[in-house]
Amino acid sequence: MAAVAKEWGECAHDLRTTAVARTMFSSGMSRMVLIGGAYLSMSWEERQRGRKGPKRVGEVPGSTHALAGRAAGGGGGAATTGWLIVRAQKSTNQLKALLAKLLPAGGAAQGAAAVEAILSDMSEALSEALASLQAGRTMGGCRRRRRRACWSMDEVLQRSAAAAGQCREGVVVSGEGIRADGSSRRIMLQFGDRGDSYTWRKYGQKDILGARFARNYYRCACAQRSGCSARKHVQQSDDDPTRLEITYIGAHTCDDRPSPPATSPADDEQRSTVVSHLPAVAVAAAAPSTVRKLVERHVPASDMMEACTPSMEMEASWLLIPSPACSQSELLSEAGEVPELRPGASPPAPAERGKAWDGELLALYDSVVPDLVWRPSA
DNA sequence: AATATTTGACCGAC
DNA sequence: GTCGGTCAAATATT
Repeated sequence: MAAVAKEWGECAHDLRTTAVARTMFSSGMSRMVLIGGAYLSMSWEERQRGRKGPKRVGEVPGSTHALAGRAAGGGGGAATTGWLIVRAQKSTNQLKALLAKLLPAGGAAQGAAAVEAILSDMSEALSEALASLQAGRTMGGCRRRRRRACWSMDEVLQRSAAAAGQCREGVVVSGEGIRADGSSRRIMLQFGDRGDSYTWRKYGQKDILGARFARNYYRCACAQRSGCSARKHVQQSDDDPTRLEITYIGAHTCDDRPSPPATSPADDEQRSTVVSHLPAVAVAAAAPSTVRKLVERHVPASDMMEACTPSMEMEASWLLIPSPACSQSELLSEAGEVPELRPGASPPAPAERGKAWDGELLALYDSVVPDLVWRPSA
């Protein structure tokens, strides 16, 4: 641990270095460490250019160690994939260094060269995989200066969920709506559609007992004007912060969007809960403006302004927006508004919904949404 | 200045 | 008394 700080020399610059120094991210050219409760990031390139200390890109709020948890194997989706790639890169480099020491310099030169070639290939492939993954996350950077210097990982995650409440561009969200009489209905929104074009306004936030993240409360923006009673609750999943649970309550009675038409008052108080988990690359394609706004809002722009190299830009996006799950969906109450996944097919039995439903989606949207889970409302 | 968000207070259900 | 949901004043953002 201390070696990490030592290796980086100036990493302790301007910070109270403690025994707690943990490598959070390392990709050859750049590295992130956790020292004294602060997430520090710096690239070799920057160091070459004479930068003295690392950039402080986040901090640990109180006892929260969100990223540490993720690094230890928690989390899921694209963020975890990225971390696993980084880990594999690191292991490859370590193996490389180890073999360089173990293999005799002269005698087995040919074998050493072969091993070296294989390892280099592995390393290169991992770098490309990571770059490809990160490219989908690079949605902003180099933006104007922000007022706040640091955001904790939990804050970023929480605000991602909050921002999702306002996300308008469509993504694939699917599930089954639950009617007041207990019957259910399958709903689906297409990736690339505009989803619901309603505008939502946040009216509250509440810490929920036993939940790591607060629940955000939204109502239709035209509620005051038209009396529309539609609401939705957005909450990040404890198990996977990149996953959002969105509960829709009531139906729109406003005509703020052209279609589908407003539902009947009898549909009020319907509830449906969908759980979405979207890879950053899909979200980037689906909601570039929203995500960019999110990045602008949360990435410490003082850092972004002074470190605009591609590597740092990607790293900042990667580190601060682990997977900006951003989704929008609604319970559509009119039959025929959306196509059935399989016309005529009956919905899976409750016990089978989890597996069967996922399978269906994966079959249809494998290249777009790798993970989508339905969960009935409480 | 207008609009949106935040957050402590309040309320009803349990 | 506790908890989730909502209100509304304060604050932040555009």
